[in-house]
Amino acid sequence: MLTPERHRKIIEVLGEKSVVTIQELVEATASSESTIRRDLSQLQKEKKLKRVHGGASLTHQKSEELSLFEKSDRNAVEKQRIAQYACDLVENGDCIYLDAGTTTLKMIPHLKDREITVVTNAISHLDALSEHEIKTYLIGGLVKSKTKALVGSSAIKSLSSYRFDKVFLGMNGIHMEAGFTTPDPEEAAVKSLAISLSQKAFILADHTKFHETSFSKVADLSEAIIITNEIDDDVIYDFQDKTEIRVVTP
Amino acid sequence: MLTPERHRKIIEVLGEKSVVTIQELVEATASSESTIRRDLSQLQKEKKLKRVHGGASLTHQKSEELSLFEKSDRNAVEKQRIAQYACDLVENGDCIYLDAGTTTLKMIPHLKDREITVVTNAISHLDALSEHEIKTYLIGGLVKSKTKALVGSSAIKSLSSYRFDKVFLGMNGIHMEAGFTTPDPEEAAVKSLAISLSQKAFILADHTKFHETSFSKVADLSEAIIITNEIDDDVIYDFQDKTEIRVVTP
DNA sequence: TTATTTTTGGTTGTTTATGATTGAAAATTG
DNA sequence: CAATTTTCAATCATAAACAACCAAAAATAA
Repeated sequence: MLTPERHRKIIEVLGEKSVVTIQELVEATASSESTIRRDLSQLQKEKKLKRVHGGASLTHQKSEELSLFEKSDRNAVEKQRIAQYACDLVENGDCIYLDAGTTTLKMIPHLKDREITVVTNAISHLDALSEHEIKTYLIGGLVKSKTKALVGSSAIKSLSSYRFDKVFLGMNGIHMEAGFTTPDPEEAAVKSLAISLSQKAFILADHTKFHETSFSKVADLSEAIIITNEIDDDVIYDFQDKTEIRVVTP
Repeated sequence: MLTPERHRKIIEVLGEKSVVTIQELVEATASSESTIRRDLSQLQKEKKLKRVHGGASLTHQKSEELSLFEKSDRNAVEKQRIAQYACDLVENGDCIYLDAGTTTLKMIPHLKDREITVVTNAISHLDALSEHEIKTYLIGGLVKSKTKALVGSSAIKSLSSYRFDKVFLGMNGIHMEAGFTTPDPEEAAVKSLAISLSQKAFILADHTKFHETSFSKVADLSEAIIITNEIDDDVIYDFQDKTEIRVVTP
């Protein structure tokens, strides 16, 4: 295993778990303890992580590279399952909308060789989409430099000329009264419109998003179907009158 | 296997995998270890990749270079000058359209800290634009997977809701009778519309583009001002009744 | 054709990365 | 607190990867 490969792996594991022992890394990379120690020293010098006794932890002032890894793979396994399930819902001939977000990104590899058309507002999804030869329309709009998503009135206008069979959206908060919410009002407006343009809407959200509320309301619970991973029975009970929840079993 | 072919292959493999061992490249190209080592050294000098012990890894600013790999540096110096000149035409408060292409890409660093708004159809320009903190709107449309440009009827529709002070376009052919031409009809349609939506249109083209014609007509010579580098006097004389040519002096 | 340059693949000794070992330092336990 | 275990940095031998060199082959020029 080459050095940069190992370093990438270390950062990745760290992104999932926030803290990691040397032993775990030894197993994950199939290299020796000495090598891992050396790697950690170096990565620490590069400010990519902080060494702690017995392993390493995320540095809290996140360099942009780190934050990317960090976000992209927190709860990666759950998100992967959710994404897989969502893809099974897509049928040949469908026109679907893919929202920006890490979970929807994970859907793309599973969509290869399907006769579908994808519309998205996520510039970050384009590489994966073109790699898997999926016919893709990007909506227009203002480029939000931080998240590389398209927003604003021109995005709304651009989006509104499409109609979808299914839309798949990430979401930050799912709450009994507040409904679906997300931090950015502009992104919320885009999500909201996407839902109303589609026959069916699916919210991809791991269990951490329940009972949370964020700043901007996207839609009522009744407007979309939630796809999530393991979840308490009483949560299901609470929500079941308001919306449909599909739980992805491991 | 020829050298440029091998280099292309190496970059290609690297694009897929991010890291690659020398052994893998030896197999992929059916050449010897020595040759691969030489290739890697050279490609590293060209900043196309980073050598690591045992192989090579992507240089961190990969995306921009990768797709434009072959074209990227032909007549780079001339294009740089042309781009610089074009930027001097931009005034504070302008709304400008930047076409996809290597020359327009080189304009972006010079636009930093100007109070302007950029509209573009070039996904490949976005990284540079956001890096230099330029307010950017992307038009919508079908993603042309090869060039990562936005085309098609939805791109036309999306573009037509903007108006520009100035547009800057690359062009493949400039010809007395045929006017401005470019290979792809869909891209031609976008370019053509951009010109008609703007107060002033500028074509950025080095001297090799004169007297050439390509498949699709974009506009008549009279519809735009040409910015080019050194050029024969008689060419200027030939064209001067039809259009305005500004020659960038070294 | 022959002469010359460039490119290639193998060989050399040298450098680098790795994994094991050690005693020191830190954490954990009683 | 001391005793014990774990983790650590430093060192070392080894195996892998390396640059430098050379001769053969291929491409180019004369």
